[in-house]
Amino acid sequence: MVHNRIALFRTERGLSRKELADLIDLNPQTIGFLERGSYSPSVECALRLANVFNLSVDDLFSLKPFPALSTQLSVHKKS
Amino acid sequence: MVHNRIALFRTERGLSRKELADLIDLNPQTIGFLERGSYSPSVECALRLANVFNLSVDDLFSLKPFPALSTQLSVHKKS
DNA sequence: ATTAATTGTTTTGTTTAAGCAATATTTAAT
DNA sequence: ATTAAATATTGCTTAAACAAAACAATTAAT
Repeated sequence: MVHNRIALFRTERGLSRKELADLIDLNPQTIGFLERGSYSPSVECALRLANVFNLSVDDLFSLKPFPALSTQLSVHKKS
Repeated sequence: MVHNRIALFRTERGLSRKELADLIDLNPQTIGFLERGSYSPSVECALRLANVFNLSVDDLFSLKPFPALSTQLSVHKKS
């Protein structure tokens, strides 16, 4: 199983699935399936998604669950 | 079409397809198909491959062709 | 308040492509 | 030439991706 933060970054940017889908030439339904983890996209798909968010694929997809973003804010940082 | 440098990094490490396949629980034939670009792997596959090479997915896969590694050596670097 | 109209999400087929297993072919070494 | 190792091909199974339709939820307008 592969984890992702598509829904997080999509909503953060105020995009609907359709809007996001149009940006990267993908089906809005497919985005739905991805967001609820029904399947793991092709790396091509993943690259297009990461591009549109200006992220690396590794920031968007992971084999291990992502920590909550709130724990990554400055008050929690070690260094 | 998605480009990758699997063959490059695999041979650089002196691994056969079978050896690489065993490391990440994948079919050697599948690696063959990936190396000659017959298809684009799932992002799960891509993450496992990147892990074994200690690379990011973006260093291993790209929507645009990769520049020859020889052009990235220090003598060519700008900064 | 009810109905329409619009927008967003989910479900259900169907098609296409990824991945596997087995086999064939090539390459390398003796 | 023969064997072994590496790579390529073929056929099949499963999962990704799409298209169409169903299902909310919101807003508009009467």
